[in-house]
Amino acid sequence: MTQGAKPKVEMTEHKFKPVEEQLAYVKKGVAEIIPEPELAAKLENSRKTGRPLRVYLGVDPTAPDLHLGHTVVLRKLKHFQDLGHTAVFLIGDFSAMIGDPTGVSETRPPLTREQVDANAKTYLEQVYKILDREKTEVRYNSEWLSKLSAEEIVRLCSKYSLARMLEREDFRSRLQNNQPISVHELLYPLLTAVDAVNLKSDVELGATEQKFNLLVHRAIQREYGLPGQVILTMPILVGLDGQRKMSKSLGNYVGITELPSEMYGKLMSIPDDLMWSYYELLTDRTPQEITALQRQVSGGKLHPMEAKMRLAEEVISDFHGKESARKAAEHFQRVFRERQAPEEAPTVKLTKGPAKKLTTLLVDLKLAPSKSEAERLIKQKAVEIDGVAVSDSRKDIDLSKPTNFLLRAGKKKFTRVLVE
RNA sequence: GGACGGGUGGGUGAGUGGUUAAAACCAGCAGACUGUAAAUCUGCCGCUCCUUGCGGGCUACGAAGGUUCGAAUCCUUCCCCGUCCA
Repeated sequence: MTQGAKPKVEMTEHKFKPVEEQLAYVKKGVAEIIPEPELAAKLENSRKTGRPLRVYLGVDPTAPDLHLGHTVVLRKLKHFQDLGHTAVFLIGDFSAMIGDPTGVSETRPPLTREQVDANAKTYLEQVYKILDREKTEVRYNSEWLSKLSAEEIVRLCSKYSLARMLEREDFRSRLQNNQPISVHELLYPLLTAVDAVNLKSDVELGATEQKFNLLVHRAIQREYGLPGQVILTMPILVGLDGQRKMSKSLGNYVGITELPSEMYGKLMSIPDDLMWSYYELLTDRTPQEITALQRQVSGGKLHPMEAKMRLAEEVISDFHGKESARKAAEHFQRVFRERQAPEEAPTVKLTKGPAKKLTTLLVDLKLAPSKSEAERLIKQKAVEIDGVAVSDSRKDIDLSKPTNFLLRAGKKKFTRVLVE
């Protein structure tokens, strides 16, 4: 970052693609760019000076696993990386302990340091499935936030007003509904603004629900004498239910570390209409390609299921490779469309022993959470042994001699049992 | 600090002494249907035991005590949340 690198200017003139081209690439799928002309100007300037833009994405490690919803914005960061800009992945190890109030209708218990550290660790590995490990600048916001003095915090707070803070939807609605708002929650956008100040970011990415926070960051940067970052928001990925946003707590998510066959099943279960937004936000297909596909389906030339299968395969390829994705497709075809037993079901080996109640066995094999639930499943004809439904909920399973059978509980759960 | 209102199952929310493991709705699960879904229909939806029965036991309505043959429901104390006043 030396400033006297004058000769370099001409050398790097072609390091970056033309601004128009970059803009087109970066704009795919975005919800909003605020303010858009400023982004063009920053790109222009970077091309002239050969200085890459600093683009950052902050994520609070609040859960141990990332899901497809997180990847929407990560993919966008990757796009900037592809164009030669600096991708900064910020782990909000400090801010996670405050808890982002965005979209939350009640105060959540803050995470402990231990939880945050453990989550941060698993996050990074997962993030590198998308970002280029070599080119990513990873930072932790505890680096500067844990050092803030009370004086600095007071100064920071003086830069923003309560009225403006209360503009945000989640605060207002909580206020209206007599729900508590803790004071530390007001601090969240201000403290994360310190990240933006420290990183001297040119662009910050986030989901649309982050708009408020990102705008505060921009405002605070300017209060601290910086140019003010451009904000680029991505749409929220709708979850598998087709209704609410994808989130772990709602259970309507696809985790990026899940097995290919599970991802496949989940992706196939989305409502047909939803697949277009998935195509847009989770694949590298161009808008033109997507519209073309859409036309083929609505014109009856392509079966919606077929289009969805392609989608599932493409998404899975990103995380597990083409080969695994293809296998997942075959597995799905076999198990769900032809209702056959899977080729490879997880196998559990048991040692010979006295006979066991089927209900107990189901619980032991984690095919049912409790014996009551197991009994229910049997009564509902959801349990099969080697393809034959069991109707007797008191059935004993003979484990005294070596056998081998396939146990099924419900549509999706299979386990092959080997007794030796 | 004071006055008032409130804390019920994964969620919303009814229930003010007993057929209440707790209405209703949502979510979830299973079966049927189907192209995977969605929609729809049917059933289930605390745990556990067995003799599988409108069966027995246990746990549960913020926490702890108490009254009572019996409490989510009454009393006491405590904790937590909100509103208004200061």
